[in-house]
Amino acid sequence: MTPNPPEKPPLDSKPRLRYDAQLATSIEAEWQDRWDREHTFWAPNPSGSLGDGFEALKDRRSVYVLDMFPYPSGAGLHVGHPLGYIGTDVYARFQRMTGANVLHAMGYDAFGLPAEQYAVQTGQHPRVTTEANIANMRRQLRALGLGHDSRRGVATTDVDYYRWTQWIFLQIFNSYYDDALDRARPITDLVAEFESGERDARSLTDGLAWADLDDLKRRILVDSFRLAYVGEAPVNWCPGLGTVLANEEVTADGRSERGNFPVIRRPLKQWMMRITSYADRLIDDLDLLDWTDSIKLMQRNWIGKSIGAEVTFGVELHESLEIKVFTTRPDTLFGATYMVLAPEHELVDALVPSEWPGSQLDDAHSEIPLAWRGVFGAEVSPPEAVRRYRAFASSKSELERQAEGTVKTGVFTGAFAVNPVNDERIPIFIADYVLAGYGTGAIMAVPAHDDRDFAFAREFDLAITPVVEPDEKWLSENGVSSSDASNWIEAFTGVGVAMASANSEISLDGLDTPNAKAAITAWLEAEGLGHATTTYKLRDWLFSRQRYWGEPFPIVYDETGLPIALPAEQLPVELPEVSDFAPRISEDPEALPEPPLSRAGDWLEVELDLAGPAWAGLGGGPKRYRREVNTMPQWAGSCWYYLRYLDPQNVDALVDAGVERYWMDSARGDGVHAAGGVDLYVGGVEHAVLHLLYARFWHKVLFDLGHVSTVEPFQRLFNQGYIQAYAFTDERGVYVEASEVVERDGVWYLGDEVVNREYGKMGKSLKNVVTPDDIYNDYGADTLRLYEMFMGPLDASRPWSTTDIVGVHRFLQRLWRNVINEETGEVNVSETPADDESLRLMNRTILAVRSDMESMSFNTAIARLFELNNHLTTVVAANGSAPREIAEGITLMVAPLAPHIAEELWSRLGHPETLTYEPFPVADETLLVVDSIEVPIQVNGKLRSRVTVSVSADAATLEAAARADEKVAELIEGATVRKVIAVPGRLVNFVLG
RNA sequence: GCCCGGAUGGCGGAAUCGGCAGACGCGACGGACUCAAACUCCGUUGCCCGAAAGGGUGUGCGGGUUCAAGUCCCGCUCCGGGCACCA
Repeated sequence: MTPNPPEKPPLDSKPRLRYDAQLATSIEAEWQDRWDREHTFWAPNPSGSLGDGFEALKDRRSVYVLDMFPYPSGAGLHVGHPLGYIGTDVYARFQRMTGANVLHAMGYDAFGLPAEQYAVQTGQHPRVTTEANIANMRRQLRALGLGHDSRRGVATTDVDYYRWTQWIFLQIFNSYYDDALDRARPITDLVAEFESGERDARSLTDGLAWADLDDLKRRILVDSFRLAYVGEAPVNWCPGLGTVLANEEVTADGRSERGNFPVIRRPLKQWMMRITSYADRLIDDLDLLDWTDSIKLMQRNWIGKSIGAEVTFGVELHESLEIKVFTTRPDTLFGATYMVLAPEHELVDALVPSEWPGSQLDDAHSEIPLAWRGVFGAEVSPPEAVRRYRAFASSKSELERQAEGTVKTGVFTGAFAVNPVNDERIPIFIADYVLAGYGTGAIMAVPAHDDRDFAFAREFDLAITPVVEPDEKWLSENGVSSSDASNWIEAFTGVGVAMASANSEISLDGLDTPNAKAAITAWLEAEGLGHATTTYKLRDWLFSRQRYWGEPFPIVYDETGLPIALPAEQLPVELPEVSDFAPRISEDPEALPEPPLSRAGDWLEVELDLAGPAWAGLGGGPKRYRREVNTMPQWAGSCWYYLRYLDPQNVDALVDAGVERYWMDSARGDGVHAAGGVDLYVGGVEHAVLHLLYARFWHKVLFDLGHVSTVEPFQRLFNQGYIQAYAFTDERGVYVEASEVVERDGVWYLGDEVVNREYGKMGKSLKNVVTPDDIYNDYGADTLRLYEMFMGPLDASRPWSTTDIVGVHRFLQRLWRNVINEETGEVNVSETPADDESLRLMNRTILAVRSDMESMSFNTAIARLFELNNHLTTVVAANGSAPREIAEGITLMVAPLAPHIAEELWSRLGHPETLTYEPFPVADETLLVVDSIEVPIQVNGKLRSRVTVSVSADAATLEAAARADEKVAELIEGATVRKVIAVPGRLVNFVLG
C-alpha cells in the first residue's frame, strides 16, 4: 500500500516526497483507515462473539494493557492528556511484535457533573453533550494512531453498560461479610444460618431469636448485614453541588474536590458500601501488586489501620456508666491523668453534673484548678459550659481548626472517671481534638507520652506522669530527667521500658513496650476491663448522590420504607426523562436535599409482582412500590469497566468466565505476579486512593462471589507524569496567549512588551493550551507521539516545549530520506550485506531498545534509534543507499513509537502485510561480541589516560598495559606506587604514596 | 508537624553492582549549500585558566566512608506530592 503522490506540483523547490507535515498526515490518514478496514487491532477472545480469529493467535500469550478511563470533557484534549495513552500504545505494539495477543481498548467514563451542570444551564440533555464530547475525543485519539480494539470501547452511560453496573450493585446488596471465612457470601446464606439456628441472632435483637422476630425486625436485622445498606450517619453535604460526597471527595480544608465548594457535616440517610469489611484485605493484598511504594503507602495511610486495645473506664457517682476508650498504647494506662470525650460523645449529657463538684466555686479552697473551667469561668454551670463549648467547637470551620494548629481547647465536664488499673480519679474533659468518628470517640489522656495530650495538659495545668523510661539520648537532648516531668518540653512518644506501672495484681515495670502492651492487654481481658482491638480511619463508602446524570439504583421501597432489590431480570432501570436536571436546594439548612429524579413523574412509582420470602414483604402478588431517587456516584461505572472491555457484547453475564480468565488470570503463577489482573494499568497518581480503592473493593466482592478469578484487578500500576507548560502574564498580571510569546536573550516578550513567565497546568485560564490537533497539523501524529515519548521518562512530569519538537521531526525526516529518494519516491536500499560496523551497531541497538521497551524507558530507546539512524545517514551519504537489513531493522524498531511512517516504509520496502505482527528484531549474539575495549587509567583517582586491551585481559595484563602507557609512565615515574587497583573490563587506578 | 519523591550544562534529560559525568535532543556558535533566506548537511559546545599542548574545577549545601561517590552514610536547604489533632 502506497499513498498517491501529491497531485499538485510543489510550490517551491522542496523535494516532492520530503517527509513534512503534509506527507506525514496523508500517510497517517491512509494507515488509520487501513487499520480500521482490516481490523488490525481487534484482539480475539478465546470464545464468544469476539472470538473470530482466535485460532491464529492461540499460541500467543495474552497481555492486557489498560489506560485509566477518561472523562470526555467538552474542552477536548490538550497535548498532556494523551501522554499515557501513547505510552500504553507503544508498549502494546511492542508486545504484539514480541508474540502477544494484546487487548488494548479505550472507553469513556461519561456520567458526571460537568455535562449535568451544562444541562442545568442550557436545558440541553446531558446525553446530547456527552455524546458530542465522546465523538470529538474519539476523533482526536484516532488521529494519534492508537491501536485500540474499537469494539470494546464502552461508555458508562450506555444502557447496556449501566445495566451491569446495576447488576453488580445487586450482587453487593445481596451479600454480607462472613467474618469467620473472611469473605463475602450471598445474603441467602445468612438467612439460612439464622433460620437453622447456626447463627444466633439474639445478641443483635435484644435477646429475641430469629423465630421470635416479626417480619419487620427480620428485615431490619438482615439489612444491617448487607454490603450495600442505607445508613444514617453524619455525611459530607455540599450545598454548592446540591449533593453529598464521599470522604475521599472532600479535601483537607473541608471543601469539595470538584468545584471547591464548602462541605458541611450533617446526618442524612444515604446508601453506604461496607468497604470497611475489606480493610485488612485491601492492606494485605497490596503486597501482591507491582505498584510503586508511594501509592501503596497512600492506600495504607488512607485505610489507617491501628492495632491497640479498648479499655473501659468507670465514672464516679454513675455506677451504670462506662466509657470505652481506644488506645494504641495500653502500656501507658498507668500514666492516664485525665480523659477526653469528643464534644458530640453520647455519654456527655449523662455524666455532666448540674453544679461543679464540692466547694470548687471558692478558688481559695478549690481542688479544681482555675484553668480547668476554661474560657467560660466559674460562674457558668457545667451543663452550660458544655453547651457553650459545643457551640464554639461546631461553629469552627475545618480551616479555622487547622489555622489554630496545636492550640488545644476544651472544657472540664465536672465529672470524674476511674482509672481501672489504679482506681485513680481522673477528670473528664470534652475537647475537639478528640474526634467523634474515630475509635470510640473518647480517649484516656497520657500527657507524658502523647504530643496532643501533652499540649492539652500544659494548657489546662494537668498532671503529667511518666510511665515509660525515655532513652538516654532523648533525656540528654531535652536536658530533663525521667522521674520529674515538670520541666519536660515535649512528650516522650517512643518505645522504652515501663516504669511506675504496677498495682497489687500486675506490674509492667521493667518490661519493654511490646511486652508491656501484651501483659496489660492480657490482664485487662482477664479482668473484663478491656480487650485487644483494631480500628481503621477508613469509613464505609457513601454511595448515593442527589444528581440526575448517574446510574439509577435498582432498588424500590415498599410501605415499610425499607429497600427491596429488583430482580436481575428487570434490569436495566433506565434513567427517566426529566425537564429539570438541577437538585433542589432548600433555604432551610436542615431540609433534605431533593434529587432531580424525585420529580420524575410516572417513573417514581411502579407496580411489581416480586417473588421472595413473605417475611421480606415479597411474594404477596402485585404491589405498588416507590423507586429510589438517588443515583450512583461517578466512581461506580469506573469500578469495573476493565471487566466489560473483555466481553462488551455479552448479554448473559458481565463477562464470560473463560474470557475473563484468559485475559485476567494470565499474569499469575510466574513467580512474580501473585495477584493476577490487568498486566499494565497506566494513569495519573490523582486516583491513588479514590478510584483504585473502590475498584479493588468491588473486584474483591466479585471475586468472593465467584464472578472473577483474580483477587486483584490491576497487577502492575504505572503512574505517568504530567505535561505542564509555561504561562505568561503581562504587567497587570493578566495571562497572555502563551503561543505568541517569544524569547530574546533570556527575556520573554509579547510583541515589544516584556512578560513574566510562570509554570503550571495546561488550561484555558492560563492561556497556555497546546492541542494535539495543532501539533499533527504542523508535524504529523508520529512526530507528536515520538516527542511525547522522548521528552523524558514516562513517570516524570515535564514542561511542554513546542520548539523542541523539531528534533524528533528531523529524525523521522532523516529516516525517511535514508530509505526513500525524496525526489523520485524510489526505495533507496541495496541488497548487498551491511558493513560490519553497521551490523554491530544495529545489534547493540536492538539489545538496548528491547530492554528499554520492556521497562517502558521509551526516551532512551528513542535515543538509541537516533544514534543508529545518524550512523545510517553517514552510510547512505558514503554509499548512496541504505543496506536493506539495516533499513528494515530500524523500521521495525521504530514501529511501536511511530507506527504510520514505519508501516509506510515497510510497505515500500516490499512487504504487503501490516508490520503490526512482524517479529521485533532479535539481536545476533555473535555480533555483540567485542574483542577489545578501551579502559580508563586513573592516577590517584583522576582520569589520566586510556588503553585499549583485549576484553579477556586479567588484572595483571591490564596493569602492565597501563604502565606501558607513555603518559602514565611519566606520571608514576619517581613516585611510590602504594597500591594498584585493576578491575578487569573496568579501569586501572594507581595510588601514589 | 509527619510521611513519600526530587535537585545533574542555557533547557529537556542520560549514566546496571560505587568504576571515563553530561548519551540523545533542543538552543547557541562556526562552516557548507544559496543571489539571499528558509530547509538540509558538517563541525564545536559544562565552567575557569591557556595561543596550543595541557591544567584546574564540576552532579542543591556541609561533613564522612572509599583507591574511586551523581550513586553509599550523617546533618541541612529548597522544590513537588500525600496526610493533617486518627489516640
